[in-house]
Amino acid sequence: MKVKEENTELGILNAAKEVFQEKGMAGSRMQEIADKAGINKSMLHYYYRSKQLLFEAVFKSAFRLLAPQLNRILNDDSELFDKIRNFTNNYISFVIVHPYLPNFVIQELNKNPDFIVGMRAEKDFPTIEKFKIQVEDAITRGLIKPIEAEQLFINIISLNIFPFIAAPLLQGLIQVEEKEYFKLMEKRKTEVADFIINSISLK
Amino acid sequence: MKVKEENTELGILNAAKEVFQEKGMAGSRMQEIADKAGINKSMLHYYYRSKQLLFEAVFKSAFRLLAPQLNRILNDDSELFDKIRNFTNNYISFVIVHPYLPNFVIQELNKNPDFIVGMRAEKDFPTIEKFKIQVEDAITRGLIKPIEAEQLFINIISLNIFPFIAAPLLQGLIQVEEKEYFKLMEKRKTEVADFIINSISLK
DNA sequence: ATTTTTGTCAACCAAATGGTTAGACCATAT
DNA sequence: ATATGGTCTAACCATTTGGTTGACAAAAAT
Repeated sequence: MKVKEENTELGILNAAKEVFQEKGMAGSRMQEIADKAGINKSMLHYYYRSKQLLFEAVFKSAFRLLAPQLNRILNDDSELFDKIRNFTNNYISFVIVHPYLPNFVIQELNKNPDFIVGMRAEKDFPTIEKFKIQVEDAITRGLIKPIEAEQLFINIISLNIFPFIAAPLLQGLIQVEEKEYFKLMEKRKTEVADFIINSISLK
Repeated sequence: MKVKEENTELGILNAAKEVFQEKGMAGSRMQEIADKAGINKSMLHYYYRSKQLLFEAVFKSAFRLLAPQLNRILNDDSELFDKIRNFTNNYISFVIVHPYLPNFVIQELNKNPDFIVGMRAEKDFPTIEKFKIQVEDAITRGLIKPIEAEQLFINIISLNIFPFIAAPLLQGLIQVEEKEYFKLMEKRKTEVADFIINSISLK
């Protein structure tokens, strides 16, 4: 249970974010969201009609937060290597502030793949075109080895996002405590970029 | 709804696997599992007492299937580069047979990190020790650049597992249909290994 | 042959859950 | 003052859901 915010509608959305992102659509209870927002359960329906609509509001809001992160690689103007270093270095800060967000988006997209169709209409929806040109250009200029932009993108994203999504599994396998694992993640800020650049660099 | 198997207990477990792995603990219904197993709902409780216990049986069974995959990198005797190529090449076949399994294990471990403690007791639980020695040895022998075994392991796992877990998101971002995405995954069978080896190889 | 055990089901139950309703409160406009 | 419209709550409702019970038949044990 939390304190009521002055703006009820926003208070509900924030409470719903917390609950939905941590427990997913199926695992979340309207009552818990109401408690966390410090209001009566009826208010949820008053402002958002149904659990489904409240959930969609949270999902969209989450995706709008994640999209700029993806655009750092896909649509930033900086040079390829800088971009990789920059993204890798900054993504961890983002995850610390929103620990459940990337996983939330991925999970709910798995349970409802059509959501992405609705998202495509949004402005600033990340697309790969610009990145593709940049990669092809870097190959032509003899900067990097030939590689499909799609594969490079998947690699960058995988190396950055997965260690946070699978943290409990990886902690178990590597046999380190949370604190120690966090140190590994800190090191990755630079190591992952080096790993990628080492792999594709031609020099 | 499905046909009843001759062994009821196993039939229930198989039905439960399908439902739990696709919808998670919170999203699954006992009735749906019973229907899929072609039996009365009471049978679920007769054989497994409660939803929680049935779920744990499914989880353990899933983990026991995933563990040998992880041991392919961590505890196989082959040479490092072969091992990376081999794992990367074979993991996709595993995912095709068990599409929901890796994500299921990771998700439920996120919701209940203590599960991994219970798993550690199992024999053949994958640990990193042997792999660590192998990596350190390869570094000493001047085969690969210095890298922490933990980081290399995380990288290998990330590059292989994440593209399947985040398939709907990545399909949306890359703007390809399922079929085309599957082709990308096919190519990764060799490309990911090359990507990794390129990065760490000293020659 | 008869008792006991095991497997199975239809019917049932209590709690949880998403959603609704009727009315109270309160500020602002008339 | 009084009406109006937005905000909010307590109580309620119907359905879903995990779990239980009692009867009953097939199979094993005696």
